[in-house]
Amino acid sequence: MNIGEAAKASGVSAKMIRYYETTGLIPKAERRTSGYRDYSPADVHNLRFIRRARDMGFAVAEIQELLGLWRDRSRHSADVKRIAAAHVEELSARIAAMEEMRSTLQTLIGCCAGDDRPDCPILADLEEPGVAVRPDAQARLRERAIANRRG
Amino acid sequence: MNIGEAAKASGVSAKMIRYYETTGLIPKAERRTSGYRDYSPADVHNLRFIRRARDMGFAVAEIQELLGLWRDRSRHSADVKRIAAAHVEELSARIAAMEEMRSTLQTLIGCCAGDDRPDCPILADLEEPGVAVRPDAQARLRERAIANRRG
DNA sequence: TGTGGGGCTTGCCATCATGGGAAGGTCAAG
DNA sequence: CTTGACCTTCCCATGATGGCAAGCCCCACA
Repeated sequence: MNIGEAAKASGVSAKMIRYYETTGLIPKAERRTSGYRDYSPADVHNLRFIRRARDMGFAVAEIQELLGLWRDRSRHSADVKRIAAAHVEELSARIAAMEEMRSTLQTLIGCCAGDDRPDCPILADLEEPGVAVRPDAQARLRERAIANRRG
Repeated sequence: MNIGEAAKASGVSAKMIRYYETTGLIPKAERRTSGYRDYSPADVHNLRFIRRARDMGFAVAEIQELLGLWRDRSRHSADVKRIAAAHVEELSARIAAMEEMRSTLQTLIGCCAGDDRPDCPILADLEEPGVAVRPDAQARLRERAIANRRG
């Protein structure tokens, strides 16, 4: 199986397959006499695992751990669960950070006329945080931030 | 004012101040005879604007636009609002993607014993999506995904 | 058997924002 | 005058991915 076929079958681009090989995430592929890489169905199986883990946002280093556990038939599921839970924590942290940004911006957008005039609370807040937004808007902002944390 | 003082006063690291200069985001700083960069309070004001915009997740290219509008006293607030709204859209898309990852992972984690035994629905799902999770768990997954979209 | 088009190889560059470090010049306090 | 902290430039690294270029390989069709 050529690298292109393996790419199509696994959903991992040929470029990334080579990259994963150089970084040691996957073993070096067999070569045919032509120099072409040759992939088995088992290799594709591996690549699909990687693809799926990437889709869940795992970093390559974490996938390396997961692959190790996958291959280890005497693994403890607790180890897998720990990795997954840590990743969920990181996702949650990033989500919270972005929700805070979004919430701030939505408040500012709600205060901006969005017309031909130059007055703009968005720019005013960038210039001096908190001054441009009226107190009631700030209250809404705080409430929304709390709601986001609950959601 | 030295670059280090400007960094402390603005919250932008000296490294990043130099970087912003090379990329044209800020004008080239004045130099003293020694070659040291020299910053005015107005420069620090600029840098704080940039810092705040970065904190809201704007990319440097977007900040360039925002700075242009900030300086343009005949700007239309609609232009600022458009940029901010586009950024909110992008934040929302990224948040949704990560919430989906998190939701999937939380479902799998909820199905994993997390003990000494090797059986692990997390690995099983990475190996073959959807097979390891019982139908009721998949239903919970869908509901949670919908709830996330509402949140 | 020749040929053309598509696939493969390696290698280098770019992204985006940020940090690290080295080699060497400057400043200010003691 | 020395010393330590600060500044300068330049280069390198990150992480995952794509793009491009020069050159080789393979297969199908004429």
